[in-house]
Amino acid sequence: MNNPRSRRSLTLRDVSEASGVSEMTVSRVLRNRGDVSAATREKVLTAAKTLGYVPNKIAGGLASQRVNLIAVVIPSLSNLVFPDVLGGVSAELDDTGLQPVVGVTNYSPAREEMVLYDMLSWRPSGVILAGLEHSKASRAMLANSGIPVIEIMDTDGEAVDTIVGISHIRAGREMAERLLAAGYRRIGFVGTHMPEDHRARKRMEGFEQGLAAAGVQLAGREYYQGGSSLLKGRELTERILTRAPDLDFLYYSNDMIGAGGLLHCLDKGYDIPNRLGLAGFNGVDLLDGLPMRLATTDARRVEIGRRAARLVAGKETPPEGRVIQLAPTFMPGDTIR
Amino acid sequence: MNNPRSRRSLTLRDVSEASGVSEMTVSRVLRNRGDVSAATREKVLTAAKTLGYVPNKIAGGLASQRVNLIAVVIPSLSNLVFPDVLGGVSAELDDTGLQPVVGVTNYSPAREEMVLYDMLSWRPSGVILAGLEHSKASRAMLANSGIPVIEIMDTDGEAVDTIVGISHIRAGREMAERLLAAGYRRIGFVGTHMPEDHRARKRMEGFEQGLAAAGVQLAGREYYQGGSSLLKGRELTERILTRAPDLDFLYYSNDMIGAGGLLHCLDKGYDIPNRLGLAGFNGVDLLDGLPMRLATTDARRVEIGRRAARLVAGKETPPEGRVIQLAPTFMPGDTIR
DNA sequence: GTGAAAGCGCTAACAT
DNA sequence: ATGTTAGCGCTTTCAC
Repeated sequence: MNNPRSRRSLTLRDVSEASGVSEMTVSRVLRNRGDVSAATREKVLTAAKTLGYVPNKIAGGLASQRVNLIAVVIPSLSNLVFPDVLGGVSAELDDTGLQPVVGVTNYSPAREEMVLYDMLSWRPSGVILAGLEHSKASRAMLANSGIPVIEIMDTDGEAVDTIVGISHIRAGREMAERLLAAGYRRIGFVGTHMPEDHRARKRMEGFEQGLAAAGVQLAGREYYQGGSSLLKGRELTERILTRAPDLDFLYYSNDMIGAGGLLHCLDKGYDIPNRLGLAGFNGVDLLDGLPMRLATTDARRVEIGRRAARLVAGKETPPEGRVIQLAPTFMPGDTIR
Repeated sequence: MNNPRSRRSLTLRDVSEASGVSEMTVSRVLRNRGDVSAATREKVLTAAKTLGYVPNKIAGGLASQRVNLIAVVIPSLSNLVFPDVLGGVSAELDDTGLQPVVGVTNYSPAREEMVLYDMLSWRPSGVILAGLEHSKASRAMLANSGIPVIEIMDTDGEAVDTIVGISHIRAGREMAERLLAAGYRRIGFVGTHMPEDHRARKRMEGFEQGLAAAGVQLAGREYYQGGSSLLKGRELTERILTRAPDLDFLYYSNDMIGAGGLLHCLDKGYDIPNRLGLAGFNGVDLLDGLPMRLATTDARRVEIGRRAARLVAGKETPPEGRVIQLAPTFMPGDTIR
């Protein structure tokens, strides 16, 4: 096979000449637009296939002023939660002719701004992006873009256009209420130390509010940086329990470190959930199969992706107030008594 | 804020008029191309920023016949391994002005064909795609595309252009040799039943070859469908050990089900690694922190992504033979004696 | 049912 | 250092 880097790509004109049909009609056939006789249709299709013609969407997009792309902007791919959201988006976009294009920000507003600028320069038909906190420039770009903008995951804040998500403040508060009702009183929190992870921050705030309403204060905190893993969960748990051995509950900012904590506690022989209760956040089912099921809150990831896609595709119209609020769902597991 | 869906987007011409500078010079400033005086530069930048101008890459791409996109085509995002590959690609592309665009095939050749067609219609500067098995039409498209095509993950097969990966046959064979050397003889295999997961298939083939070379045959097999989770690992392990209680080793097609198997065996009180040895594949560190570390093979995911990106970006030239073969790395863990 | 002409918003190439 | 012209490969629009 000869080096492919030489040839120039084929154009509509090539197909037109090979089939003896005008460029315009070729274009119609290839897009299934307008009436074309079965005979010419056949000729065109054959010619296109024989030559190996691949349409040029750059030219098509410029001419039609429409591009079938949806920009999806998320903080991370290694987080386990975003692939789920993407799955929902992708499933719902499948029959619309729209295609998701993913950009990753690494939780950096500056990077988000760059990614948005870059994506908007392709003139997509819509934007789905995680979170409500954006730089001023990012908000301006989005507001000026003239396309639907769906902010997802989080409902605690101001919309640019339309929001689909859950209230993380509420998720945190409800978890606090659950564990207080179960009689736990010496509560610790283990979470990520990322000022830019606003959802984790809001859960923590809601959690503290919930405790405060019952006159309870956090009795311990442990923060970490970087990604989440079972190992990190173990280390943090060991540390917080060393510093505050009388804790009777640990609330983790996600299931992965929560599961690590659970393993550590089982190793050390803690009586769970009686001596010590545990809970995480997200509701990832990858981790079902651990010795106990960690209590958690389902963040409704797939459904958030689906609804956002439906909105951006125009399958569904935004409600009054432009906020679709889903309910975070408590999943008891075995680690709360 | 008024509904943004009305306004038409700004053009170079708008910036030109607002700044009193020709479109061409505006274009030069915005792309940092050619000499522009500091004064006009300033004027243009101010005007662009004030107006909120976002360049139109559709038009730019058509005019320049160059697009700074790299198509990255992978089977799945929920597999844990592909985010790592993407991380490598993305890191290495960061300073090149090239941007990865991800397409997902769900292990379906038909879908791969559609995704490729779609991506190629954007005339990207290069393609990185997982695996060597493609439909005839896909291979033709790639060969005709005129751009660099890097096939990744797997080196056991024919290249379209250039390959970066490991030999999964070798990975399987080496694992067989390790465990035979450790004295295991009653070997079982637990794997996915996806005819289209060619890499898993090749590992299994290499594994059986390695066993056969010592006159050993697989003493049990268990297949599953769908995604991998700890729970599925437990179930499969229970099943295979019920049917063949005398097995002394289990080789899993990935770390996630392997870890589930490990948990099951620990629950049941198996003496690991003496009575029963276990190994997985991939080398994911998310699972460090389990009671024992599962033996596995590091598939060199991040490095594969990096090298592929270097090739496609022209930072590195393909070797003679056009195959970059990395060595799968055995990681002993605690589950092989 | 089919075709011809104009133009989408940029940049390459060539002035000046 | 800046401007002018032509044209990238399609689709829109209008004509037949």
